[in-house]
Amino acid sequence: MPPAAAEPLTPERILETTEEVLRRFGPAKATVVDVARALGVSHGSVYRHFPSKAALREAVTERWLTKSVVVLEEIASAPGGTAPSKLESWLEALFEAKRRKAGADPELFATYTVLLAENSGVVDQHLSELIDQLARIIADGVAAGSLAAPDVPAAARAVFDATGRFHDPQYAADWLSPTIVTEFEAVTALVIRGLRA
Amino acid sequence: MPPAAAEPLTPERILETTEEVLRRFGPAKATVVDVARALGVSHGSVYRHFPSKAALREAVTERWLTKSVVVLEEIASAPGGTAPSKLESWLEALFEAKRRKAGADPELFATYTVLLAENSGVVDQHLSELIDQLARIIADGVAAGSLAAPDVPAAARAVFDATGRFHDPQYAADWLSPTIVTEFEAVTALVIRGLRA
DNA sequence: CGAGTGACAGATTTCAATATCTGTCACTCG
DNA sequence: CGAGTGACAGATATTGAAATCTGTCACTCG
Repeated sequence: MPPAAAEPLTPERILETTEEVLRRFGPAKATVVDVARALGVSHGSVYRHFPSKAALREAVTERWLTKSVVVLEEIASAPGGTAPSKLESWLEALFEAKRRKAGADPELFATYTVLLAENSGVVDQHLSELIDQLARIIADGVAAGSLAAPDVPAAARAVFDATGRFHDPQYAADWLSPTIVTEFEAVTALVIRGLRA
Repeated sequence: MPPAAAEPLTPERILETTEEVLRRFGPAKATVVDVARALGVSHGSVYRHFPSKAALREAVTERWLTKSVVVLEEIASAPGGTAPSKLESWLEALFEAKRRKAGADPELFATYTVLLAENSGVVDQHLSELIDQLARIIADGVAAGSLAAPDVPAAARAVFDATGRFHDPQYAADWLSPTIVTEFEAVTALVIRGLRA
């Protein structure tokens, strides 16, 4: 830890340090006292900004998920391209982002997997956003006549569910398999074919 | 335990008793000593028939999985019906069987979930069998002209992967949701539509 | 003989004591 | 005032000694 003394104690700074502590000690051993120590303050001060350890961990989780939505949002809202190819790009971007994170730093990924499991509320909201992006792509396709879906939100949900093996962190271990990309492509192709007009 | 004394000690009897002990004590507390006690023999005798505790638990797992394949096998091999409707029945039978088991006795289901996790080899073989049944249904459909699939085994695998949320025990908690059946139908419809000629 | 035994060594689990952590609050001090 | 403190009670986690379990094997006995 560099200086870190003169700065004012903001929620933002606490969140950054909490991430750092989680990264270093893992989800089981990271304590509020550790965070306070890393910040050079007493743990009572941390409780001025966050009502509980659970709330602090939830905020870290939310922050992390928010970052990961941005890239996908860009694909979903991009102007050109047909709906089927957009769908494919979006699903591939989701899969590749997860796979890269899981492969690059498995321990950190495991840490976040634990955080996700203990904050299902935040996760549910995040999943809604993702499914919403899918729904927008599908709705565009229906409007342009390239896709057919009697119930767009249900179709979006179905696409998301059907590709779960390639984005649900519970399957992270499978993402190391050499055949996983082939399997991803097969499922994606099947699903997109099922949506075509 | 009724008499249980005069009978000869067979692998079959050991497996039955192991199931019983697992049901009563759960996967964490069930010991080989417990099994031997329930059988009225010394634990050394159990080791005459199974080389290790792991092998014993694996055999129980295999036995359980074998039972669950039979029903589906019947659907897959039934003579009449079109491939798409057979596919739908098969997927529904798989889902409903799992859902019923998970709902009827959650603790026992959790016990088997633990056993499955520690015997991935046996599970992989079981999954291959299931995917094989799917492949046979799809191959029939392709032959009859009702389905289209350039690579039948890959398609079978894709169907299985896409419906994971409705058969993978990791999702058992979701099966209690009131919307799960609707979601299952949406994914099934999407997948079958994707396979239609 | 050969199915079954039970004592044994080393590995694993349990349990209770001890230490650490969470969350609160009356307090300090700029 | 009001951001930050640190001592405190109750909850949770850690630790190490004792108990139990796994797997082996020389032995018994029908």
